[in-house]
Amino acid sequence: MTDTVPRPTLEAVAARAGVSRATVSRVVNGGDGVRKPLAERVRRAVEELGYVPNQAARSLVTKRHDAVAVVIAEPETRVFADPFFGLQLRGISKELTAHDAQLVLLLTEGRADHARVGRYLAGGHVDGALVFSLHLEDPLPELVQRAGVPTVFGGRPGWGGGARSAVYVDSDNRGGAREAVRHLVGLGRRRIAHITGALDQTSAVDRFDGFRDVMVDADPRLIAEGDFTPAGGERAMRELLERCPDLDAVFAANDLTASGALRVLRAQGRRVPDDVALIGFDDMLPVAEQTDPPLTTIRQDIEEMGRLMARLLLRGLDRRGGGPGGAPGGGPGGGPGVGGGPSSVVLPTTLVRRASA
Amino acid sequence: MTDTVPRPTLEAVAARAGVSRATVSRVVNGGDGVRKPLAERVRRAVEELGYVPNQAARSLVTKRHDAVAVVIAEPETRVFADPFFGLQLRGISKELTAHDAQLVLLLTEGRADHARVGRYLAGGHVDGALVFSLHLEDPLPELVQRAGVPTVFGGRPGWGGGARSAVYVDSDNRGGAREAVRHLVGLGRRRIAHITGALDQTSAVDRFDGFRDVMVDADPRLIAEGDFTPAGGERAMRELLERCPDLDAVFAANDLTASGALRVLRAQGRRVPDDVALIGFDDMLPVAEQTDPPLTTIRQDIEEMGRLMARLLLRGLDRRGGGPGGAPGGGPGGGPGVGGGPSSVVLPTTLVRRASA
DNA sequence: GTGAAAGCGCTAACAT
DNA sequence: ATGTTAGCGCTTTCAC
Repeated sequence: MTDTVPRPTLEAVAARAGVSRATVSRVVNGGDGVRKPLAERVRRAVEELGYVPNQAARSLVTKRHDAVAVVIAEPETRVFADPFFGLQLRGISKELTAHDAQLVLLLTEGRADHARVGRYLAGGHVDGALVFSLHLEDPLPELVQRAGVPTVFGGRPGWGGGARSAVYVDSDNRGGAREAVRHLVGLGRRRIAHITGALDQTSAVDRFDGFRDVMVDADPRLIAEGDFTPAGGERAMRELLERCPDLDAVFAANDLTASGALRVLRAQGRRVPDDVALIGFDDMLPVAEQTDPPLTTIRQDIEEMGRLMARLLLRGLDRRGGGPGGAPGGGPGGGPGVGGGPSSVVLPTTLVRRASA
Repeated sequence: MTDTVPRPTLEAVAARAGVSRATVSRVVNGGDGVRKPLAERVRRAVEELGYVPNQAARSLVTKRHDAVAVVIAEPETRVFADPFFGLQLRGISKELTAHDAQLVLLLTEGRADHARVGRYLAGGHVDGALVFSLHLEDPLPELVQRAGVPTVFGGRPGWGGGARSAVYVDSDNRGGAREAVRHLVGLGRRRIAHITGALDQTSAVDRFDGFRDVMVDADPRLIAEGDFTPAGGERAMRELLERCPDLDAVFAANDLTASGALRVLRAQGRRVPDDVALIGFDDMLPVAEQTDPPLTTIRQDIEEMGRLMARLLLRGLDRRGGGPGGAPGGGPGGGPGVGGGPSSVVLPTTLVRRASA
């Protein structure tokens, strides 16, 4: 792991331009307070030498890194089974790029990696962190807060840690679920079932809550627990059909679940949407568009979520300016929310009508 | 973007342990050449102070960064429409983590970002790069080689740049395609069609080649150009059916394409696999398992590809030891292959039989 | 407006 | 085996 070739230093550029290192530094960093012609000469020297600042040296003195960690904690294989994180990453990347910040990706496989992540974050390698921790009992939020790194969460974190005051960006899972169920109601359905997601994740809980908001006293037998997978959807659908053969609609916690449910419905001879209307969540294209019939579902703008997370974090970092901020003890935040900074954002969802409901 | 809290330095640890900075440094970096009791005292001090080495300071002198860039170049939205990159990232991440290296993710959206990536890589921020550049005319490979950064490519790069000698990891697209087609032949099919992928990508070309290896003088009307998307698959399938109503099998360049083709086949009343056998490529689970019938397809071990890419790169980095390596001019490599280092690897594929063929 | 000089925190010779 | 010392390349007072 070595550098390949001695690259030109500030010194070299200075020599070539016939100025001091300080002047070159000024030009390179915005160029204010340097007279036009001089600045021009410096810029030319930079160009000719192919000079690129050494970030390590710079960080050493500025204590900034222009880097943000993205922590994706998901022991399950599910993580990359869907395009979710990819889109999110893309949104994040776009925003960070626009601010000249690098994206350091930290993937964790179970608790074993938590210590490593904690050490890294506490090690001051990055200016902030974007953390995806979707499980209720995840120790990560607390760990991150202890590390004293400004953080924005992706998805409402569970309350396991000191996360109560955490800044997060989430889709309006509850509102979206309400819209889904209302849509079914509007279709004239009355025996509306719900297949939940994995209930140790806030998104599943929130969608379930949304369902109950509309179906205030739903028959408890119309609720079956799923796990966000097609297999879970199948299992739950079979249960439901057995318990309540008269059901006429299903709200599945996500599209994958819906696809599993759909298979069972068809296998049991129920026509969709004629006999049973089916609605999913996520608008995960490769699934929602490919099923037969295509899924009516609730769309969330994943990429925008990512972009927003990054924007929130960067804004928070900016406003803490030069002073030592942070809340190493996990005080009232540690997040960029400290001192009237940005607070959480919940993005709207939209109903996408296809053929299944 | 500031550090949050003044963290303890080597100096502080040294003071607390009553030794010199050098000794602490030795202990922190492996601890050889330090007597047990002393080392123990140092370790305790480190522990008590919660000391974490400042990577910037360390990089400044060692010129190592323990960081690897992962460049994903894909203007198309397709990138994250499938789990491909996610799995790859995961494999990479595991391997890098095992070597205490960080993963810096660089996503590019079209040519505009190329300059940025080139600057970053040339800037010596990372020890090496893993680059996904799947398009034939992509300028990225050449750019990377010019940057003089040791690089391993994901997927056989096009020959547009100085990439001819590049080290890469790829699936055996050609061999897999042969296996797919042979499977169809083994089923007794004779009028076997092929829907290609986007032919500006090496994977599509290689799969097409594999098809031709088996169907040596295939009726050219049995070939239709697709683009790796379901829509492309639909279009191509309609073409094929029109040109050759007698076809009895289709090898689609990937599962997404196959899913599109499948829809058209069903819409036109062809039973799968009875009338037309259909085989895909990738074994992209959310698609291959959800179609009706589920897709027979060719599986590639994506995660392993990622892991291998990282391993190859790290091995190459190790062997170049302390000396200035690299090939800034794009000499015989610039990749870790320099000097008898690792060379490219092509991973085997396997046939996964489901119901469609 | 520009230059000189002092470090940032660390490692790696070199002494001892 | 341990300590001393000289920078790594940069930013940033502080003089001029």
